[in-house]
Amino acid sequence: MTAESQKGRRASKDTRRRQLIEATIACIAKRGLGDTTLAHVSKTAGLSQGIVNLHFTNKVNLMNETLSFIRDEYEQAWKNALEKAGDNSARQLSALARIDYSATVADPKRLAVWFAFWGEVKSRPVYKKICQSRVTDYRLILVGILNKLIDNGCYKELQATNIADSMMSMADGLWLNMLISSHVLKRKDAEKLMMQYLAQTFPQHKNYFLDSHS
Amino acid sequence: MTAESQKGRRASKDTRRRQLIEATIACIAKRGLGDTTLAHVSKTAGLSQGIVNLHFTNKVNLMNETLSFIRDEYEQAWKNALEKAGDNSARQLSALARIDYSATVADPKRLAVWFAFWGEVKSRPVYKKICQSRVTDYRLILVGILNKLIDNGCYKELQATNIADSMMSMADGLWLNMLISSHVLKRKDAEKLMMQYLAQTFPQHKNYFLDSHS
Amino acid sequence: MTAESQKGRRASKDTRRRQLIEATIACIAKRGLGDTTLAHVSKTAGLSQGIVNLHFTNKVNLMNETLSFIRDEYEQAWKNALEKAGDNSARQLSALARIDYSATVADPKRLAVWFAFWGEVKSRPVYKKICQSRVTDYRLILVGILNKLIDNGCYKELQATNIADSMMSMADGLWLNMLISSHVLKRKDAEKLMMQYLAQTFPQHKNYFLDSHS
Amino acid sequence: MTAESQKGRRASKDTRRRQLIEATIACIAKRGLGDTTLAHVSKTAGLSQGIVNLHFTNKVNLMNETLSFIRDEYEQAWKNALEKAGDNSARQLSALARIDYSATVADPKRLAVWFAFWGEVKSRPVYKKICQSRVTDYRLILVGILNKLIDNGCYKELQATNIADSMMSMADGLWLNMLISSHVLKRKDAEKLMMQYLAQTFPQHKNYFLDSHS
DNA sequence: AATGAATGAGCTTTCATTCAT
DNA sequence: TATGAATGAAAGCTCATTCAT
Repeated sequence: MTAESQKGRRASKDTRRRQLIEATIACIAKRGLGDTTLAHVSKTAGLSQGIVNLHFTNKVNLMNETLSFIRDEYEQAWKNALEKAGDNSARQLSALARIDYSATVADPKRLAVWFAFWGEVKSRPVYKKICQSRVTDYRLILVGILNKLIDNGCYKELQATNIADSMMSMADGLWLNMLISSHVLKRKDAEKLMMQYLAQTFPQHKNYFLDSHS
Repeated sequence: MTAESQKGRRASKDTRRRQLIEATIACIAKRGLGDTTLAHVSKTAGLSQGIVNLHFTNKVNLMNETLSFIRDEYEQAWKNALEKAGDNSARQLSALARIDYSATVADPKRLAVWFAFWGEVKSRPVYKKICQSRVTDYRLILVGILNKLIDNGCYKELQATNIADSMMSMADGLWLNMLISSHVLKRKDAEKLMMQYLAQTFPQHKNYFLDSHS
Repeated sequence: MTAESQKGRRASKDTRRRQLIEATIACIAKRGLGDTTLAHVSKTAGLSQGIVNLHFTNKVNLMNETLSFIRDEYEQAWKNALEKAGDNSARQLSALARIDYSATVADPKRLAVWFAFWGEVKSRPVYKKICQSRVTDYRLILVGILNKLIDNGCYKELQATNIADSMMSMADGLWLNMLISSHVLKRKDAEKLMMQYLAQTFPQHKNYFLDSHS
Repeated sequence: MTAESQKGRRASKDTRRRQLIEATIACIAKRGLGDTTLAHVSKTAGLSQGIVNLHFTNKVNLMNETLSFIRDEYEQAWKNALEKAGDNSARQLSALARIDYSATVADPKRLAVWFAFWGEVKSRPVYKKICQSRVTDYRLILVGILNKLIDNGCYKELQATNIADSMMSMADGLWLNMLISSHVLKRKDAEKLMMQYLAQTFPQHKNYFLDSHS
């Protein structure tokens, strides 16, 4: 048995896990965390009853892995966006902020899943940890960019960490509004509000935020 | 033992309902929506198994009523705060914004309950409706205050509805941060960030937001 | 306190019991034995929750008393009918047979109750006993009448007990048909079938059974 | 252990359903409809708690299927008996009538189950329908046979439908007597009474009913 | 690796019964 | 005598998990 075939097998195993996690996301979005059963998940995945226990041992584990999965997905998204933004700090800030309202990140299903898990954070230390880990790297990078921007421009009175926390809070709150009032606040509206905040905070770089840099 | 005794075989219907709702809030905060059973609720209330069905018919109804209860509580809080603020728009804005970080409103248990229900909003139309109803009145009043402030001051370029949405989003996001990173972001910190946003948005009224008007 | 007032009190107590038994009959007819709860009974009687336990100690007792009540009612009915029939055996037989299809005895609610209890006879010795007691006297009297008729007429080959059992069986079966196919087999139809059986069995007394002696 | 093993983790769906229905019949006969719980049924079947819900979805469905099962069983029985009877109408009538007192049809458990369901007919439309369906075919066939017999013999004055209804009523009533007074009226006694009725109704074919054609 | 019948603990709900008023 | 809030045992049902195939 060659290394190749081994890899093929392992790949197929990963495919199953991925397939089940996607099914889990779909179920949570459709019926909420509390009403998502393993029967629903396996049926959605088009597989058999016991399949989740086979690949994830138990339900708790499946849920943890699902949360980790969307956290990783999110991280991938903003890191990609950042890479494409080049070296300019204002451009980086814009890219980082905008990614939260892109079709893939602000996908209704994803939002529903984030809030489903946030709803249990208080009572589930594991969820709390994973949710915290979502923002640690992000916040570090964001503060770094903000500091550069503050230094380059003449925003001596601003505090990078404060702005970072305000931005991140506003971003999460906009997601909540998109979830609860999806018919009123759409992705583009939310993005505009965020960009207005940045434009107001960094008036010298206004044009980076107000022009349509999709 | 008072006439409004919390225990024993006799109590007014409202007392019992209130008592059970408080127990429900405590349970949701402690173990999450999904792991809150009627046995937990009745035990927490110091009453018997069947008591919830007696007073709320079924679990679904208990949950709806619990959510409605904290929404009413929230409404009461900001309306009270507004009344005390007098006629000055900036003072009103400050009061309205600050109430979200008061000990009673930003009570950890209450926050946990809000997020627990928000987590199910996508899959439960009733929760969605109640959560939406929480902000309709609030937003109307807030926009009114903002418009007055914009007219009085020289903030011609500002749009009241945009600021209202940004404020409300930031507020919710700060709540999430207080929930997830309670050890880092405390009530006072969150309030400070919100006040900074207001000070930055309405620089002429800066002093209304930055001085400590607890 | 006079004997009179004592009697008044006792009478009122009996009224309550009667009222509750009637409510029980109505409930059993409406929802069956299995779905009849004490809450239904007391509500139907327009009284409070605990009233049945007050007057009948417990549910089992209420049911036994209800069954005994309709048995007594039935006994009263055929004894009255017999008394009115006079001394003629054929006339007595006719009266006895016809009473089963009178409006009061073959009342749909009563039929439903009889079958409800018969349905539990196998597993409830008390019901069995009461149901048996319904027919012991009846059968004795019936056999007596039949013997007289056999002696008077020239029915030497007939066996009174056999005819009694056949008659009683047919009567119960007609009740079942009236219960199950109430739209097809009405009281008068059932009565006609029974009378035909008697006319055929006692051809010399045909006219006692076929004329309309309502 | 055969392929159609009654126990163990694997058995065909039909085997399990049949096994559970038999257990249900046994429970109803033993404790009545009202006191038959799913725990009793599954325990009687030697299986686990949730097994009924797995195979019948819910209790109501199990009961409906159980009733349908004994109705089918009954139909099978009289159709078989009829087939064996050959072409002679009197012989057919005798066979059809006698089957009600055969060991398999007039099995005490079966009788108890019939009466248990009849007891709920008034309040359960589904039971009513199934119970009605038990006799529709039967009555048609019976009337057909009676008509032939009436034509062949000289029973011009008889009405086939009347006789059919009388026969069927008497049969059901005899079942009730066997249920309530099992120690007095045995299967053979009941059969004799029914045969006497037929002999009396069709005197020219007397010998078909009175001789012992088991 | 995958299936799905079977399990059984635990949930919501019902309801006969109790008891303070 | 009568009420009805409260109780708690027991019911039906769900569902994560197991395991023979």
